[in-house]
Amino acid sequence: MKKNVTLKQIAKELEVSVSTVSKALRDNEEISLDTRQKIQAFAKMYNYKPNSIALSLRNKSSKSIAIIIPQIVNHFFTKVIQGIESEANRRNYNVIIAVSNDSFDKEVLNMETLVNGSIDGFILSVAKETMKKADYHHFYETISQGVPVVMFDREAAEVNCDKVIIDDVEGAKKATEKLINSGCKKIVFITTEDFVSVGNLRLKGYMEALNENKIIANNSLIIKVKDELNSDEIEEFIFNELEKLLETFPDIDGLIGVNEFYTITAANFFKKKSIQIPEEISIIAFSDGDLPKYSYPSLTAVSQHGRQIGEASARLLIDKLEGITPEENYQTLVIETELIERDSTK
Amino acid sequence: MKKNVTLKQIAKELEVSVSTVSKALRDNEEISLDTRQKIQAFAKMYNYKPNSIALSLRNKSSKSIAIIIPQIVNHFFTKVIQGIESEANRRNYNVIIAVSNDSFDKEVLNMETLVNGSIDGFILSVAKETMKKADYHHFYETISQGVPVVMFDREAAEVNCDKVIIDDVEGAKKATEKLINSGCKKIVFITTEDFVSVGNLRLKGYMEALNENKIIANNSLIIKVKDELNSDEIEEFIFNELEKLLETFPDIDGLIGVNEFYTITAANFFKKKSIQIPEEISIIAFSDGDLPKYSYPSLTAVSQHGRQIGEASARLLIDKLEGITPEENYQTLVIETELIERDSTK
DNA sequence: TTGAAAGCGCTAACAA
DNA sequence: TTGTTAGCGCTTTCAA
Repeated sequence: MKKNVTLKQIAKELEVSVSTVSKALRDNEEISLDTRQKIQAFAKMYNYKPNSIALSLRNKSSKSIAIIIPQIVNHFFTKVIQGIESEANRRNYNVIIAVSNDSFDKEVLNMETLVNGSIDGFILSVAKETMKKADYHHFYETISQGVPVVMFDREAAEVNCDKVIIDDVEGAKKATEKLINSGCKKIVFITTEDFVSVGNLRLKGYMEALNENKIIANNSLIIKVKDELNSDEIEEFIFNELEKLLETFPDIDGLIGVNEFYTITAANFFKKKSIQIPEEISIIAFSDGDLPKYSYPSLTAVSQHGRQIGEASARLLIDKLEGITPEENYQTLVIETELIERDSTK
Repeated sequence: MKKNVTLKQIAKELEVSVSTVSKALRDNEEISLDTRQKIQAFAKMYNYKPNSIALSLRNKSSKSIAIIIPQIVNHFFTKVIQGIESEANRRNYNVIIAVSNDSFDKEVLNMETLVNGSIDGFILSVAKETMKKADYHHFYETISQGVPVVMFDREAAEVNCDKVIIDDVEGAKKATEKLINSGCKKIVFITTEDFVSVGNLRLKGYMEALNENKIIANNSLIIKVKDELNSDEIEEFIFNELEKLLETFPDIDGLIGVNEFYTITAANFFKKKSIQIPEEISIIAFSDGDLPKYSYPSLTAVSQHGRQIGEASARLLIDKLEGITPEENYQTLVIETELIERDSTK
C-alpha cells in the first residue's frame, strides 16, 4: 500500500520548497523552465495527483454539485440525472447523487451533510413528504448561506430559486385533445392525491381541454390513487375502480394516466377484459420510461424530456456558480412536453 | 448571504480558544460543564455545523463511498444502489454515485477524480469497454493505494478484491429446467456477445440444464444480439432472427432472454404473430425490473436480488474500511437468484 | 528565480 | 480546566 505522493514529498526529494513545486506543477512562469521541467517530470513519474479534499478546503469550492432525488428507481429521474451528468461533465463539474426516498427528514439530512463544503450547489426535486408538510426551511437556509439551489419537476412554489419544470398543464391538455380529436367522448383520468403538484397540474390540463371542447367534465371519471399503497395494492385499487366505472359507464373510450404504472395497470385491466386497445379504448400515459414503449400494443405517451430537464438544470446552476448569471436573478424554465404517438391511440 | 460559523468565530465571540470550543462541542469532559454548556448553547444558536471537508482532510477519511455503475438508466443497478444506500446509511456512510457509461475512459477518470481523498472506497460494476479491453490497471492502482474496491455483478476475474456476484449459471439452469419440466422441447436462448461475462455464464447454465436432461443443444436456437445496436435495431434484429427461426423450427416452445429488453421484445414478436403465451410458447426473462411484471401476460423472471447484492457489497466494503475484516482477505459472495413465476410459463 | 509563512477548518498532543 | 501548537495538502502573498 503506497500512498499518493504529496507536494511536500516531491519538494523533499528534489530539495526545493513546497511552493516551488506547487508553482512548477501549475506551470507558473515565475519558476525557471529548467526547474519546472524537472519537477513536472518527477511528478509524472511518481504519478502525482493533487488531493482534491485539500483543494476544496483551500478554494472553498469543490467543483461538484449534488443531485437530490426522491427515488432512484425511477426512469424519469434517471433520465434527468443523465442530462445533469452530461452538462456537468462538459463543464468540469462532478456530480454526486443522494436519495431522499420521498422523506422529509432524509432530504434535510442530505442537504445538511452535503452543504458543508463538499458541494457547490444543489439540483433537486422536492420529496413528497416535504410538499405535504410544506416545510421548506432547509431550502431557505441553504440558499441564504449562498449555496444555490435549482429545483426541477416537483418544486416548492414559494421558494425563491431557479426552477426547471415541465409544462404539465399543456402536456395533459395535448393528451386530452389528442383523444378528443380521435373521437373519444368519455375520458378517464387516473391521478395522484391532491398534494402532489404535478398530478394537480395535469388534472387541470385535462379539465381545460374538456372545457374548450365543450365536454362536460365528470368527477366520477377521475380516479385518485391513494399515496400510501404499494404496487400490488395499486393494481387492486385501479382494477376495482375501473370495474365499478365500467358498470356505470360502459361507454368509456379513453384513458389518461399521470404516470406509467397507473396507465399500464389500467391497460392490463382492459386486456384482461378483452376490451380492444385502441379500437374500443384509447390510452395515453405520462412517462419517460420504457414501460409504454415495450407494452403491447405500445402506449402513446407524454414524454417529459427528462434529459433536457437535467441539462437545463445543470446549466442554470453552473451559470450561477460561475457568476455568469447574477445571484438573485431567478429563472423558471419550462420544458415542453412531447406527445409520442404509438399504437394505443387512433 | 451569511456563511456558516466556524470554530474560530465562536471562539472569538466567547473569548476562549478554538480547541476549547472543539472539545466542548464534542462534549469532552476536560472542559468544565459550565463552559461546555455555554459553548454548546451558542453553537446551537448560530446553527454551527462542522465543515466536512476540513474533517476529511484532517481525518484522512470522508466516511463516504463511491459507486461506479455502467449505466444509470437501468433497473438492476438502481436496485443495487438502493441496497448500498440502505446499508451505508445504517452505518453512517455517505454514498456518491458516478456513471461510467460503459466507457473505459470515463471509468478511469471517475476513479482518478474520486480516489484522492474524497472517498474511502469503491463499489463498482465493470464497464463493458473495460471488459472488452481487459485493461484493469486502474483497479490495481487504487487497490495498491490502500483504497478498497468491491466489484458486483460484472467483475474482472483476475483482479484480487472483494466481489459480489449472482449465480448466473445456476439462475439460467433453474430457468431452463423450469421450461423443460413444463414440457418444452425446443428452447430459444437470446443472449449478448461473448465478451460479456454475464451472458456467457447464463448460456453455460442453459447448456448444462439441457445436457442433464438429455436434450441435444442446437446452436441455431441461440441468438446473440450484437452489442452496438440501439433499441430500435435490437427489435428489428430479434424480430428477424425469430422470423427465420420460426421457418426452420416452427415447433419452438420455450424462450429465455438474458435481459428484460430482449425478452420482452421476443414476447411482443409472438404476440404480433398471435402465438399464445404460455400455451404455445413459454417465456422467462432475466430481470429485476418492472417490464416483466407489467407485461401482459406477465413474464416469469429470474430475479437477481439487486437490493441484496447492494447490501452485501456495502457490508463487505465497510467491514474492510473499519478494519473488521483484514485488508488482504478477499471474499466472493454469491447471491442466489430466484425464479419468480408469473403467467408466461405453465 | 526561489522560499517562508499564513491560512482554509478542524483535531489532538502537550503545556500551562 | 484551558490554551498553544502543529499539522492534514494545498495555494498565494510577500520577502529574499
